[in-house]
Amino acid sequence: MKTEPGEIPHMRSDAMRNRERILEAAEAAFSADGVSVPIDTVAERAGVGVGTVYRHFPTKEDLFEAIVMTRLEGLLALARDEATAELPGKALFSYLQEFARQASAKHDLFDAMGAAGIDFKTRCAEKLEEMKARIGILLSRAQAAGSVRQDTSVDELIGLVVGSCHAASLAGLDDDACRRMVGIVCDGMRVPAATYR
Amino acid sequence: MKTEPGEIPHMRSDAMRNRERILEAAEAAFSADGVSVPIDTVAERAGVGVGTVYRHFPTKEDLFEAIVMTRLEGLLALARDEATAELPGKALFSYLQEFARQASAKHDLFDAMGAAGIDFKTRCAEKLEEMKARIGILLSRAQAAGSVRQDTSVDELIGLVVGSCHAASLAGLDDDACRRMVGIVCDGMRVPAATYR
DNA sequence: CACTATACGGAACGCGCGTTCCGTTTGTCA
DNA sequence: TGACAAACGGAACGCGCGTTCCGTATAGTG
Repeated sequence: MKTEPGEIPHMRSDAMRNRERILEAAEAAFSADGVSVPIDTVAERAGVGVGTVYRHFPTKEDLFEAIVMTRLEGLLALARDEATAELPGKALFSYLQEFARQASAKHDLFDAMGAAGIDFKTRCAEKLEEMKARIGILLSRAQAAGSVRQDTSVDELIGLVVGSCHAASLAGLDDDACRRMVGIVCDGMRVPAATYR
Repeated sequence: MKTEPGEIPHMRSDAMRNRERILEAAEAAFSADGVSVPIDTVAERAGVGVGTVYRHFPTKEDLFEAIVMTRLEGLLALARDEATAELPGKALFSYLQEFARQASAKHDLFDAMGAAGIDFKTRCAEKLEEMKARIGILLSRAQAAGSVRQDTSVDELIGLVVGSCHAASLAGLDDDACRRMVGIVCDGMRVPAATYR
């Protein structure tokens, strides 16, 4: 194909196919093992050479972004929905549960949330900020409704949920355990104070 | 020194001094940055060559062990003490708080507890098992006293505390936040069930 | 002081992994 | 079908880090 100047260049058919395959392979690999999977593995799963991966995604981080962005989008959409729920407390808690469910199924989410030491968040930063803001809204509403304690910040809440689920998956606990753990966090959020007995 | 056969060989004075220095440097480095610090860094901090480090500790894991073992010892001793406290609920909660305090100050503890993906636990395994057993006792006593919910396992409880603190330190939250987070977990443990409101 | 077992320092090696390079293949259009 | 830009594959490179090796220094002894 001769590309006329000013014309938008079209992607070759095999290129499109490979791009798709790479995304699928990366999705699967990142879900299963987190961001630490070597690019070689992704390439192999996609039935493609490493060079090809790097032509489509110049950096491992770019590939990671492509995968995680859609995940974050989904969670953001859900957060927006929950923000208008009638029962703010219930909204917050069921959102956290859904968040935990997705995070324990897709290991890369942990890495995105900064649970691993890796600094992949660089370009996901704004999405993460929005995420935090959205959860902040859910939290504030629940607090305003008197459903949860006032002395907790978004960062702490996120840390509780993400950290616990991360630990759970590392310890080999199942989704059910994960749900119970988040349930404990939610219950703890409800209590205003407490005295030992 | 001529070493007579059967006689226990004595360590040379400079060797002893270096061993001590290496332990101190490793202690500091591991506390600050976790197990991921390169051996070269430890060697440099100790004012010693890498070769020297490896003569004293044939493997990075050996060095890690030497540091973490003492930490675990301390926590185990505390767990044994708390096991005879009059108020089992209070005992469990204050133990968890102390645990969290130490873990957030000494990053290597996270790695030891398996919070990082690294499999350093190999030889710490038995200590960790004992740890789990000890916390299990505290939990059982608190449950028997009716102070905490019945539907939680030791693994889940440990995951909640360790995971949360790990996330907190990665997110740059301070010790106070960490303490509040563990407080939420403890409060959540007290609640038998809960209905949304 | 001389002598040697012991210990030391740090260059070098192996390996995993991200990334690059380049010779070869292939899709597309005339 | 011929020609060429586009895309491919995978060997090779660089780097970080754990580990090893060996020539040099030194503590301890007689």
